[in-house]
Amino acid sequence: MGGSNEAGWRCHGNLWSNLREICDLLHIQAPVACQDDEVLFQHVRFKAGQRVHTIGQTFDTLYLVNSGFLKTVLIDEYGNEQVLSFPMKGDLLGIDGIHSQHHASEAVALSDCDIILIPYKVFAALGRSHAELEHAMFSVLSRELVREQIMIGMLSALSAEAKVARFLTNLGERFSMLGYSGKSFNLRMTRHEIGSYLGLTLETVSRTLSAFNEMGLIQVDQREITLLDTNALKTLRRLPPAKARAKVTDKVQALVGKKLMPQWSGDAVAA
Amino acid sequence: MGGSNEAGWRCHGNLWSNLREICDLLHIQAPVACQDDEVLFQHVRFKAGQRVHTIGQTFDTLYLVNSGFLKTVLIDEYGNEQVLSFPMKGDLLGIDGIHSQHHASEAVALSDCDIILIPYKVFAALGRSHAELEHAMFSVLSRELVREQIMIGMLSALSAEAKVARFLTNLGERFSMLGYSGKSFNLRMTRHEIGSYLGLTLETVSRTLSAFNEMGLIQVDQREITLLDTNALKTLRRLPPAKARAKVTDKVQALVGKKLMPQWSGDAVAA
DNA sequence: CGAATGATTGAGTGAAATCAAGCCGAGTGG
DNA sequence: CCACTCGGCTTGATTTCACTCAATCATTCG
Repeated sequence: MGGSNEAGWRCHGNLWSNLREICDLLHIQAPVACQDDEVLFQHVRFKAGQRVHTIGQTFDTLYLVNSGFLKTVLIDEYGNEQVLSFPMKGDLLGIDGIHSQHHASEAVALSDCDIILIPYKVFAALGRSHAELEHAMFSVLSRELVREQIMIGMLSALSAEAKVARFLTNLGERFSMLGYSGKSFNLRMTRHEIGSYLGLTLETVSRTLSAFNEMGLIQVDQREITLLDTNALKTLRRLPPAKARAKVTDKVQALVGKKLMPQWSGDAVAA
Repeated sequence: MGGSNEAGWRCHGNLWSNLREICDLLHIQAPVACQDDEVLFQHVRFKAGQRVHTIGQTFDTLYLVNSGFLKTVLIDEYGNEQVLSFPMKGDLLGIDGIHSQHHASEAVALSDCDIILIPYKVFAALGRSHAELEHAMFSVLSRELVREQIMIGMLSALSAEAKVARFLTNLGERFSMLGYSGKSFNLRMTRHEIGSYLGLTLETVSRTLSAFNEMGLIQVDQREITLLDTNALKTLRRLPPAKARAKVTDKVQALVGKKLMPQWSGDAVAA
C-alpha cells in the first residue's frame, strides 16, 4: 500500500496474440482446425506494484502471464496479506472469480509484467466449439486444484526447513521449465512474502536460508540464490513426525535436520 | 488398512438419476431445454471404509455424493495420510484426476454412501451442448479452488483453537444447508483425521475440544457435538499474530483466547 | 545524505508437538 | 460369561520448534 500506482491502472500495450500462442503458453495443444486469426487477445502491461485484479472486483476476464512475476494474495479481516501463489509466465490468473462473478483474491505484479487478457465469454465459447480445447481448459483448472492440494499437504505436514527447501527447489524447477537457470536465480519476493506463502515468519525464513547457506546447500546474497545441493534440499523433508522410522534415508534426513539446531558459531559474519 | 474390504469393490445399486437431479444436487440451475430422460446417471453404494477412487487410479468418471460422508486424502512418502476434505451430499469428487488422467488423491467412505457416477466424457459433452451448463461446471471447479484457497489461509494464519473453532462452525453450516441441525451433530471422523485436516495432532484437537467444553462454547461427548455459542466460535480467530492491534473486538478476542491457557482445574472429570 | 524498506541475527518465550499413561466401548474367543 | 485385545479418546508432563521482540546492517531512493 502507499505506492504511487494504485489498483486498476492499466497501460495499454499494442501486442495481440492469436489462439495458437495462447495454447502454447498454457502447454496445451492447439486445435488442429485452428485458423490463426480466428480470435485475437490483447496484451496489457503492468508495472511492478500494480494490481491486475483486486478482491471483490467484478469478474469477466482471465489473465494469462506472458512475462513477469506476480503474487496472488488473500486479505484477512485484520488487513493482513496471505500469499497464495507466485504466478509467472504461462500461469492463468483470475480463475477464482468464475464462481461468484467476483474475484476472491488479488493479483499484484512483483515486476513489470506482460499479461494477455482472455475475456471469459470468449474462453467459454472456445470450449464449446473445440472439444479438445474444452478438455484442456478443465485440465488447467484441475492442475491448479492439485497444486493447491499439494500446498495444503505441505503447509500442515512439513517443518519450516522442509518448507523453505521445497520452496527453493520448486522455484528452481519452474525457472528451468521456462528456459532460465534452475540453479541460480533471483527471488522476486520479500522474505515476508515467502513467509506468508509458507506459513512462517520472515525471521524464520531468513534464518533458514542462512542455515542452508552455512551448510553449503545453497548460496544466498540478499535475493540472489544459487542452489548447490538440490538433491539434499529435495530430500530434506521433515524432522518432527519421527514416529516409527527405520529406513536408512530417514536417519540421514534426521541428521541433516539436527545440524540446523546447534548454534552456527559466527565465523564468516561481519567482514 | 487391513479392513476386510479393500479398494475398488463396488456393490451395484439400482438407482438412476437424470440431469435435473444432478443439477439440483450441485446447486446449479438445470438447462431450460432439458429433456428429463436425455441421459441417466448410475448410483453406486459404498460401505464405510471402502474407497471410491485411489491414488494413481486412471481417471474417467466424476463422483457426486448423494448421501453419506467421506474423506479425501493425500498419501505422503512415508505413508502418512493428509486429509484434504470431508465431502458430503452435493460435493463433487475426482476433479483432481482431470489434469493427469490419474487421481492425485484418494476418497474413502466414512459411512455408507450413495454415489452418483458421472462419466467425464458425458460431463464434457453436456458442457458443449448446453452453454449454461458449461458455465456451471467451470463454476463448480472455481468454487473448489476458492475453498482450498481459504483452507490455505486458515492453515497458515490461524491458531489451533481458531482452526478447531472454524472447523466446527463450518461443519455446522454445511449440515444446516443440507437440512440437518447445524447446532447438534455427529462427527463422522476421528480426532486423528480432524488433526490431519487442520494440521494439528490428535491430542491438540482433543484438548481444544475439552477446553471449549469447559468454557461452555460447546458440549462434547465423544463424537457427539453440540454448539452452544456459535458466535463466540466464529469470532475466535487467532491469538498469535498480535502486531498492531487496536480495535475493540480484537481485545475481546485476545481475552477469549487467553482463557484457554490457564490450566483447567479438573472438577468435572471422572464421574 | 537521511529516510525508508528489507534483511540478518540474537535472546527469550510460548504454543503445540512429543512422550506416556490410563480410560472407555466394541469386538473376540476361551 | 469374563478376560483379553484393540482402536479411539482423554489428560498429564516435558520438550522443542518457531514466534516475538529487539537491535543492527544493507540497499535503495527521494
